[in-house]
Amino acid sequence: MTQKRNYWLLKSEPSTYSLTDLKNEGETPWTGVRNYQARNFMRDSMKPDDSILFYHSNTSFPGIVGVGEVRTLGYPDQTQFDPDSEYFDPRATKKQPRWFCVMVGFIQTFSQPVLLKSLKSSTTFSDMTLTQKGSRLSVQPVSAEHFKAILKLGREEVKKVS
DNA sequence: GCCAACGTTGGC
DNA sequence: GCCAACGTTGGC
Repeated sequence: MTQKRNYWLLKSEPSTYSLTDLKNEGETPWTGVRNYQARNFMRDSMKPDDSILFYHSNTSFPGIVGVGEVRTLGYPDQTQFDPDSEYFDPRATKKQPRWFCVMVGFIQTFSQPVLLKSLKSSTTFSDMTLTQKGSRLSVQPVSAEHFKAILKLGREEVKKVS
């Protein structure tokens, strides 16, 4: 059975790791996620060629700033085994890893960010996980419809103020 | 297994 | 910096 491409949204604080950082590096292992629901998505559902919306949280203008892609299946997050890492988890063993990550690649930066404020003000996105009150899941699925609509918004020409 | 206490997320 | 919402921990 051929699997359909999935769409995801990843949150990151730009002061910690921004889309520009990803652009400069080309790709990065999405480590440090310590939430079971988010882990399950990476471990069980993400696959190469899935598309990613890159979201900047905890910043002056929270919003989706660009696009990435999933480059690998889920695999154990190595930071859980590293006592020097802030993400070290003493309960994890190599035989029974507790946390997983995927490799994430850079695709593009939007010509204009799609701000959370805009998404919240549009009925099109009222059923999106991101716009729900109190939603703080850092790895979340996105519908194909929402993904396409956001691409369109992000790729719009920036209107000139004349 | 319940649930209070605690720690974290993230918008504002 | 505040604090509401949420997730996790651990005593019982």
